[in-house]
Amino acid sequence: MSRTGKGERPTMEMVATLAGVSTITVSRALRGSELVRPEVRERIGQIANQVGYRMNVAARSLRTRESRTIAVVIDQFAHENQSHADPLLLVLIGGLLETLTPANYSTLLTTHEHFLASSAVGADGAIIVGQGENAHRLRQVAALNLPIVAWGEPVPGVNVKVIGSDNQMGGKIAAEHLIARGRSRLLFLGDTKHPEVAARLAGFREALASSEAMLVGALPCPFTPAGAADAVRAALDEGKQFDGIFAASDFIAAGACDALIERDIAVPGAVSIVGFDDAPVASVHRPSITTIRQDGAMAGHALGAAIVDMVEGRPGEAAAALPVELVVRETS
Amino acid sequence: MSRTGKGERPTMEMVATLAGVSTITVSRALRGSELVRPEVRERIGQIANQVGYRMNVAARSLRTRESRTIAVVIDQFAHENQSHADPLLLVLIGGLLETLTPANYSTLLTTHEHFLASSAVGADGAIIVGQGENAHRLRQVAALNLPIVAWGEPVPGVNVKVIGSDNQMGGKIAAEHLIARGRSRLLFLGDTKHPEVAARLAGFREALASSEAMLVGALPCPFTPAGAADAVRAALDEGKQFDGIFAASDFIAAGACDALIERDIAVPGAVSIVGFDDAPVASVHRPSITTIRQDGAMAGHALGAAIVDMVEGRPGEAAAALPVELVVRETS
DNA sequence: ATCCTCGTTGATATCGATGTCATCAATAGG
DNA sequence: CCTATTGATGACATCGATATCAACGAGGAT
Repeated sequence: MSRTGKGERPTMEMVATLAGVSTITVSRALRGSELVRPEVRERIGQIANQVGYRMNVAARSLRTRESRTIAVVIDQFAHENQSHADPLLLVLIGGLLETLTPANYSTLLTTHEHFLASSAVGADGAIIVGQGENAHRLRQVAALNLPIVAWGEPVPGVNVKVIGSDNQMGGKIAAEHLIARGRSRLLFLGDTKHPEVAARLAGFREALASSEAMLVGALPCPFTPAGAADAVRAALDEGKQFDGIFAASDFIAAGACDALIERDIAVPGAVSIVGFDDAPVASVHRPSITTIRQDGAMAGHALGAAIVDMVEGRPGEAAAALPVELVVRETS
Repeated sequence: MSRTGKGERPTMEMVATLAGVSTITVSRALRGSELVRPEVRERIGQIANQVGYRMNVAARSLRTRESRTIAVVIDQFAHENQSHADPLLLVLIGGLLETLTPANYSTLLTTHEHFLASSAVGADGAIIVGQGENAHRLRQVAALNLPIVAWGEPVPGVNVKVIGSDNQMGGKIAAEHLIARGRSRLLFLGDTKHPEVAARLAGFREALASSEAMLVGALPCPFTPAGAADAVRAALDEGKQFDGIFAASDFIAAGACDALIERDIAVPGAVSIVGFDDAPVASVHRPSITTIRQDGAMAGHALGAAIVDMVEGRPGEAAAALPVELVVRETS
């Protein structure tokens, strides 16, 4: 573990000298090549360890023309409001690491702007997360001529592989659940400028079409409890009648629920609520929130596997929509 | 934006040929060097853009002997339970990106194991997050002879710069607040094997020492609502008497609160509760949770600034303890 | 005219690892 | 005994950008 010389970081050449072999033999030995005699391989490994040799990644990347790095491009890090940071993202990144690391890829975290601006990013592929409402950003990155996988909902006209939760199915399940609970006048809360939210609403509508229940409104609202509460209050003030709410996220569901209770409308007595995500809030909120669960870890694994396949030129699975799951709690 | 040749990625040499200059001039021009005439600089820039030139990071890193990359080493990604992922981490990473990116550093995300195992990580410095209870991990990384900054609580005997929230002060503030609310028999909930938790308890104790109030127990418990609820139930079953709780995290506070309410003990009527973090749960929980706020974005900025200073050989600020803040809500 | 300086540009070596091909010894086959 | 083959190792060139130092022309001073 200790260094030999002064501040100099050991190179293969130094190891080679110490071992009395050539650098190329060291290179082969450290990669476990069959071309090097096992004893020699062993000895070189020990020496490398002793002097604390660590490979110079830049040199190898330059020679092999691959960085073994995947860029994870995040649109906005929504840190403006620490209270409403999306935990799914964190779990997703965790899943990603769990897939990329064993496949011998490093994970580079960047923002969209930096990724485009800085030519100084030499990733073998990129994963785009949180494209949000701006499809054009996806288009910009796609123009980079790099293997790319995006998280979210497929964007028409952009030829990029997209993996996402089955939002439409989620909407359908939510509708069916509310209908099964005997609800018939339903309200949707969420900003449909986000393709994912739009898909949830589409699935929701679809399921309603073949039922007695009706959609009495689709209110745009931000992804915060406060915004959702405002929207619900406004709806109530307008005299809108409804007995069920499907919210595009658990934060929205929480805010909506609070607004109803504040007006002495019982949940789930008078109104049932279904959220989306299964974020921590959903289980901690009182009443706890029935929700459509997205599996962040699974998402990370799927994205990781897909980008690795693509980078290494394998066909890769086609499955693009990840299953979602109804979690029944107290609001329904 | 479009490529010239076939699948070949353009190099400086190609740009140089097109511009009728030498590669070194292109290198200088793209870096905005004063040595190149402004008109020439301009023209080279345009040509580079036209052919879609992007710098080969590996080549530059090799030559300059710096990767302009900071590794962010995460201990465990706590994805086992999506419902309790720590959002502070996400916000912290966001803040980090906001500091490192403008300083022209890329952010490499790795796990502790991978960082140590894979010699294939060529970062200029590392930020250790979530060392948790294992100080020896910090020691291992420290042995790497690399600029390092850690997030958390200083570990005795490890010579690594540590930046963290002022946990001790947080504990002190929590105690003072509970005392101000007239509470005198206080319970602490949290696993003191985590240095940060231990520091919170230490500050809590310290403040109690100069008051009438007393600590009636310090119960170890995991960072989940369920675990905290169990701990509180057990305490109640034992007949433990208390009128105030200081929890090491908001999740713990939430679980404790739920357990009390379940036994018809009024919060904050009979027992006041103070949490830690100001996680989303704190504001969404009913009753909403009084807490000691850690500022994740600020943490990220501080860590980023510190590691950049260290990597670039600047002295760097000494300030290691970030201010925390009392946020009063309904549980107290 | 000669020398010097300044501003601008280029030739060359270099960073560290690896692909390619050459080398050389030992062994097998005839 | 000689040649073909296999196994193990090395010499050299190479990846693309940049540091270093040399070169060169224009203009000013002597």
